Amino acid sequence: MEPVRRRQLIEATIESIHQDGFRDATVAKISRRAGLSVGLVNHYFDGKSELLAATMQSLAAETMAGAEALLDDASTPEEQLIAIIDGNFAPSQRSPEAISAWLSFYAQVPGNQDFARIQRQMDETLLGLLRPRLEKIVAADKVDVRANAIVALIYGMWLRHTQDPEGFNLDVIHQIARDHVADIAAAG
Amino acid sequence: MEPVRRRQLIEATIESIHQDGFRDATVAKISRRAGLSVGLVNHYFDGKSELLAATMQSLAAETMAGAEALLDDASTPEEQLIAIIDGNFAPSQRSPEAISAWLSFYAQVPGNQDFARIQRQMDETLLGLLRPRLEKIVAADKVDVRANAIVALIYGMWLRHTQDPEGFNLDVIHQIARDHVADIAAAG
Amino acid sequence: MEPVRRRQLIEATIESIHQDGFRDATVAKISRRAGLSVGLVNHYFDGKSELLAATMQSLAAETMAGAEALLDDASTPEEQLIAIIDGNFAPSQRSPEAISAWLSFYAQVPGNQDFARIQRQMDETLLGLLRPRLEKIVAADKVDVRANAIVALIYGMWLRHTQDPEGFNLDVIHQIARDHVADIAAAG
Amino acid sequence: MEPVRRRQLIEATIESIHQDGFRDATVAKISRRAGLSVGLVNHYFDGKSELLAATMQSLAAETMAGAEALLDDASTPEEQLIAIIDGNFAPSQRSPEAISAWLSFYAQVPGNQDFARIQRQMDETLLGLLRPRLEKIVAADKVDVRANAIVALIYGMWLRHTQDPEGFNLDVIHQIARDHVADIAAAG
DNA sequence: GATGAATGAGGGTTCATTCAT
DNA sequence: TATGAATGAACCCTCATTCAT
Repeated sequence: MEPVRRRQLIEATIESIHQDGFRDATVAKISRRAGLSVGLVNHYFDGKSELLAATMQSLAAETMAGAEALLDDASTPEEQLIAIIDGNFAPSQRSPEAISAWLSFYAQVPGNQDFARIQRQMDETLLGLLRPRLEKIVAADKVDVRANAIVALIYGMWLRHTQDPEGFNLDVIHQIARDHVADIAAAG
Repeated sequence: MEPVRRRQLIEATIESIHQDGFRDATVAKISRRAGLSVGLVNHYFDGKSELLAATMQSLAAETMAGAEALLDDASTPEEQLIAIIDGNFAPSQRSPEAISAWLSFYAQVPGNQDFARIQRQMDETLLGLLRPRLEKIVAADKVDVRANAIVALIYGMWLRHTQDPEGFNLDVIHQIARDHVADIAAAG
Repeated sequence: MEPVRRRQLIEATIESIHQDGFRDATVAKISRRAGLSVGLVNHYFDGKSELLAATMQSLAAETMAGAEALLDDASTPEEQLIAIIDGNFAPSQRSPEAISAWLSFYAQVPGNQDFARIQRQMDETLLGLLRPRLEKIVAADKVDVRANAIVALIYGMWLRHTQDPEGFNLDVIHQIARDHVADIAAAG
Repeated sequence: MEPVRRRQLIEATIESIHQDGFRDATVAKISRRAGLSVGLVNHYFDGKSELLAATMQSLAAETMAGAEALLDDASTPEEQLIAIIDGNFAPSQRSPEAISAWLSFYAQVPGNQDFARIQRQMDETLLGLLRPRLEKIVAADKVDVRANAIVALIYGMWLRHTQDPEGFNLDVIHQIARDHVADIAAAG
């Protein structure tokens, strides 16, 4: 029962944060949305804090899954880099709700050790995916700064996509990704 | 008296958000930090919400001032673009507190009309600064997507800079900005 | 099965009150300590209140057993009175846990009819043990007040013993008991 | 304003504990009884725990005041000892509510450092009042045990008085006190 | 203009109790 | 007989807001 309930509550948390904002995502709203009672939250998650941390962890895992999912179809380093970027926005893996919730967590990072740790993990995982591909198309001493730039670009596109999902849509994102990778490859 | 008090409270709000986080920036803490009584907040700002909106507005204005400030010393379009990016992180205009606070506001955007409006204004202003310079170095049909990419890159670097001010410092930011602009110019 | 389960739960309740205090002796903790499920508490004891009442009743019975246990070895009225007092603290009958738990119940007496009734029973039983022996060594019109004084002394020593088991130990208690009985006998 | 409010809330706490018991003396009930809002409790007392500690402290101070109050009219050591005992029950100083509340605190002592400290203070103060008088009427090596016995007797009479204010009334208490002191003096 | 004492709705959390299994 | 997942009322506490001074 436990895995099911935990998943239910995490899903409800993501939706609630997207809908009401981080501040107004109360335990009562989350549990009601999950169709469960408030008591269950503390039964399965040792408090709201742990539920939030578990939710962020889950989002991180999903993001990484999304980033890796498109790698199989890509053969050249350039295509792989584009796939990693696109994967961060793949609808199958990353719903707009998820991205929106993620940003809320990001804003709490400075004052929350748990969130900061999870975020660092995700940064590292993403950098770890990017570096091997960059090594094949840019100079060795450029790999790090290029990787960091791509991570920043991804995060920035999350922000823009969250705020304006229509205007800053997946097409725009894909085009920016393609251009950016092409530029990098050209510069070497 | 009014402009002075409003400024005092806005400054205190920025510091408080940076120090305690958005959630824990209470009216009591903010007014104490400003050296004023809690009653004053509601006297000069129709409630906490308006104080927060005014604070975000102020941050937006400062950011734009920072982005424009370095333009004077730059002559070529490339240098101007780099200056605009760097300006978003210029310590004289954008304190770490300000960037940190800004992010907190950004996280509230999806569920807050006031914040969303201010954010859109800032996006437009930033795009308005970038487009004229891009028109001189890239193809006409590429201007928009390039501008949007730069905005995303700036926001993403805010995120990274907030989370890791030491590792992702102003030097890294400047290098990424230079590389990115050089790439764009080369691609045309 | 019933008597076994009830005894298990009563023992666990006493230990839990001693360990965690009356307030924090929750049904969950008690049942876990007893190695049983929470549902059993309500199965065998119509709710927590009844479990507590049964526990207090059990403590009262044990105390009386302790007070009587030492009577066999005592021959003179004085020795018997001392034995009754000592019996209230005899480790074999009255564990420190039991005394500690008893006090917690006593504190609830003013607002709890069930507890008050059990307490009155114990007072009467104790007085009933003391009076026959006092009749042999003090004037008839003094028996009652002397008996009440001894009961008060016993209860007071419980308090002191609970708070400071090291300093106010069984030796001190025995000495006070001996002196007190000797005084009474001397006064006549 | 602060001293007034604190006193109001302490009085209401004593009444509430007497009326509803320690467990059911909620912040809501206490503040309602005091004619104040719940927020005020946390404004003036940094939480319920501190309110309870302050209440116990207040009760301790009153008890000591009561014990000393009757000393002025007593001249001989015997009379002074009786006055000290009686003072613990003087209606002007120690209401039945106060004694009842005190017992509730006593029951919490084993699991509460703050309460334990206050209780130890009171024990010491009481012993400090008793010893000088006992030194004049009993052998030097008997002073300590006699003092401890009287303290236990007082506490025990509190218990009995709380449970049965009618039967175990001030007259009975006074008679027990007189007898006990007379016995001690006679034994020397 | 300025204060801060006072309010009370709403937050997270605990826990006795129920009930389907 | 026995379980423990599930419930929700009630707890303590926080904090934006009001208002008499």
